[in-house]
Amino acid sequence: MSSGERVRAAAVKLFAAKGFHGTGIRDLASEAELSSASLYHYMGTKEDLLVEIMTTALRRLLDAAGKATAGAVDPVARLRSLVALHVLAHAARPAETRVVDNEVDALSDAARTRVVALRDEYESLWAQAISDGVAAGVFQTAHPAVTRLALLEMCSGVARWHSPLGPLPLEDLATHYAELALGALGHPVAVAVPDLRQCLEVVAQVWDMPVQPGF
Amino acid sequence: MSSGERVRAAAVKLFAAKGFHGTGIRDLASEAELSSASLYHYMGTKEDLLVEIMTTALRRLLDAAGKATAGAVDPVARLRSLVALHVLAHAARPAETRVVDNEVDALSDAARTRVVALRDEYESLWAQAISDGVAAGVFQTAHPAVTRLALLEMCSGVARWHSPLGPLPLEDLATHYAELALGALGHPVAVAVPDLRQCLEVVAQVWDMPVQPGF
Amino acid sequence: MSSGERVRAAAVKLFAAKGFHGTGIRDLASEAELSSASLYHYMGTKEDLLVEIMTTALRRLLDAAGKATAGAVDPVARLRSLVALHVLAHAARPAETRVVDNEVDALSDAARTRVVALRDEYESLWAQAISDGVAAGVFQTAHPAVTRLALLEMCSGVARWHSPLGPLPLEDLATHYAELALGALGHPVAVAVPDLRQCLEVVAQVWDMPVQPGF
Amino acid sequence: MSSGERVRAAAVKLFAAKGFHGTGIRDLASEAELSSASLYHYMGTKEDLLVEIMTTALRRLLDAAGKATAGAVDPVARLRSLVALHVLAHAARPAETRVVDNEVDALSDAARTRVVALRDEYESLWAQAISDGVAAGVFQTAHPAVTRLALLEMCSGVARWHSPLGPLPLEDLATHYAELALGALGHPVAVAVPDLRQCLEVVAQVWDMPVQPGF
DNA sequence: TATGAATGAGATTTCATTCAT
DNA sequence: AATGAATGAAATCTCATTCAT
Repeated sequence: MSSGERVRAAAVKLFAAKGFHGTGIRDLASEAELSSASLYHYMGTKEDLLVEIMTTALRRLLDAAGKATAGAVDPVARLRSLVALHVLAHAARPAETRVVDNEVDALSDAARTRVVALRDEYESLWAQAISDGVAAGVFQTAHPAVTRLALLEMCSGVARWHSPLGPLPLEDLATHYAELALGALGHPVAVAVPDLRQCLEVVAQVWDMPVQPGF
Repeated sequence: MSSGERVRAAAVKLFAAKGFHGTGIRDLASEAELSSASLYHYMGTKEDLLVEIMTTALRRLLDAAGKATAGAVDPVARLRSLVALHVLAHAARPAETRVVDNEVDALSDAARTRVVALRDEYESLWAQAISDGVAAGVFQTAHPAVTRLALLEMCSGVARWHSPLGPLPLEDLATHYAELALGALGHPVAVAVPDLRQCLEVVAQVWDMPVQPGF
Repeated sequence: MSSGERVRAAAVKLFAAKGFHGTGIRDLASEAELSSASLYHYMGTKEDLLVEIMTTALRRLLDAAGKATAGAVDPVARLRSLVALHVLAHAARPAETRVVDNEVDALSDAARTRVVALRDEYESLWAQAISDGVAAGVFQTAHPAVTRLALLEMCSGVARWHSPLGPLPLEDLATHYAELALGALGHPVAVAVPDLRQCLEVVAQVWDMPVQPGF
Repeated sequence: MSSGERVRAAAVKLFAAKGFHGTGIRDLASEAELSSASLYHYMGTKEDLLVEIMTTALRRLLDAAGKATAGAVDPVARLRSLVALHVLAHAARPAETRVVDNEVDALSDAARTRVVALRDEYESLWAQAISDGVAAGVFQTAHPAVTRLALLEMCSGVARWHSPLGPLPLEDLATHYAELALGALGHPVAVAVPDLRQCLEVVAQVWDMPVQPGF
């Protein structure tokens, strides 16, 4: 791993573990095994580093969601894919996703505007799937916008507690969350999740991870 | 509001908005309209303030949950109460609850141990309600522990997005979340939520808030 | 001398001796006999300190020039007063005036605009005296604007080399410069400088200095 | 222009514009369109660069003054040449001359000693011309040393305000300053400045500039 | 000739905290 | 109860410089 990569990896790890404001430049330097002056060969300001991490993660999420739902007409299938993707991403990349979810307040106004725009673009895919399902009569929910936020928070929460050492394989985790979400939407439990394999592949591809049994 | 109360209120507000590490002692002082030296008449260290806020909020949550579920045998009713209570608390007191949910990492080891113990005690009430419901055959879930975490994250998320200015009255919000949770647990939608009034009263009492129409 | 005054005095001394960029915050602190953190009780940023020093000095110069020339009709008398005042100020307060003359480039754009406006206001008094003298036929100069700049630079230069330990009393210095200036303007040497005493008093008053024999 | 020349030119420009301490090695590098490491192929330390610039400029001034006054007996002619030369050099090479005039304080003790010695040698030519003129009765001045410093500051000031875009041709500027100086020295205005052409040529030769109409 | 990588020292400024009044 | 004064430690970031390539 090059020095530049080590800097970025250190930032992802530490911002996730201790927060942006809780992570000092010296923490980053020692984690990256560099002097603090040397960090600045590979980054702009500390905030630039944060912005880069957040926008990259959000773009990947968007990219993955686009790939997984492209061409799908069935709202149930789309929502199931979105949930599975989101859960897989948060379980497989908890650090990046925690940074995205927790550090928006640490951004300057200008950067926050850009990041929130990306996040809104991503969430609109969820909103569309839900409203399509409601329109098609396959989802029952009195307050679709509230439900969307509730499901997103539920799925994002995975990054806060999931451990790769836990007993549950990622496939089962994703399947379980898809069932929880469909249950919350008043939809009879899906008997099959035929697109889960595809979701795994999309996540692996977008995040540069090897596709391995059990991930 | 006394100076001491202003200090505490400032801390709750700013820790929620900018995080513990993102909030300086001078920020607290100006928000409390006091000099930074004067703060120290009303607090110990900055961390003491955080610990006090977190333990108070968790004790209130525990207290409320105890009151609302005391004597209830039906696991469905208990879970519904827990969800309603949790959502009401997070919607009505977003600042305190965000601090509890976000700032655990900022605690020293000793303090974190105590706070996490409280949180675990609270979560065990959820675990018990779910496992009782599964045992009683009224809940269907393949992974009760995962489901518990998923529902908790879903409900806690309310504090991250809910605005008191939004169109949805708190009663409806709580009801909606109870339905989402029961749906996720595979339970037919409850036709009545007869204990919601009680939940509102418990929350209002525990958090010293007036019970008013629409809260 | 209070701490705040010591900070300002340290800045004047060091900015004059080593330049703004050549003076570190630690230099200021040790000169003011304070820790570098304590400096910040008495100042904003280092640049704020510079701006305050420059604007104060320029306002005093303007104030003094206004007082010394108020009501004077004769352009020769006015110019003589301006020269004497300028020279006295630069000889008696070399540090402040050197900062004004040398550190304009160190200012940010916003601050420079304000400072230059003050300087221009001051210089316009010189321009007026010269053009009035030319119009009245008592001054001969082919390029009044160039002459003004030449005389100003000549007089400001005093702060760069004059030592209070030198043999020449300030009165004589001022008189000599007035003669140089009038000579350069093609005016027969003035036999009397009846307003010099007044100039001394104005300078002493505006700069809070005791009026003493030989200054 | 070779890289080495670009480095030197960058230093002259930036030291003049922002001061030695206000100019960073990175500023030099980007102005010279080189990496900061590459600078060190063409220079020693940053201070070496400053010393080289200052001594070169002073030697050129000395050289030019020597050439222009060599063999001249008339003190009036000598002083007129010195003034013209000085003004021409400061107007035509404002950057180099500003560095010489402003950055003496930035030098280390050893280097300052050498530079000041050169400056003193140069100024002694002025001192000699003035004292010769006083002895010959063609100059009237009560304090020759003060007058010398006053005239030098007046003439050096040109580099601080003169713009090549201004309306006044360099010849006229130099002539005007010569008249100012002679006026200040109590000498009747010279009707002719027959050596101005020679001064221009000397300056052009010493500073490697094309002699062009209007310079 | 040219530079990317690297750094110890130092820049300015803020940190949480104490204490005499 | 309240604060101005004060500070050691630490914050983020830049400095001039070196060196292997």
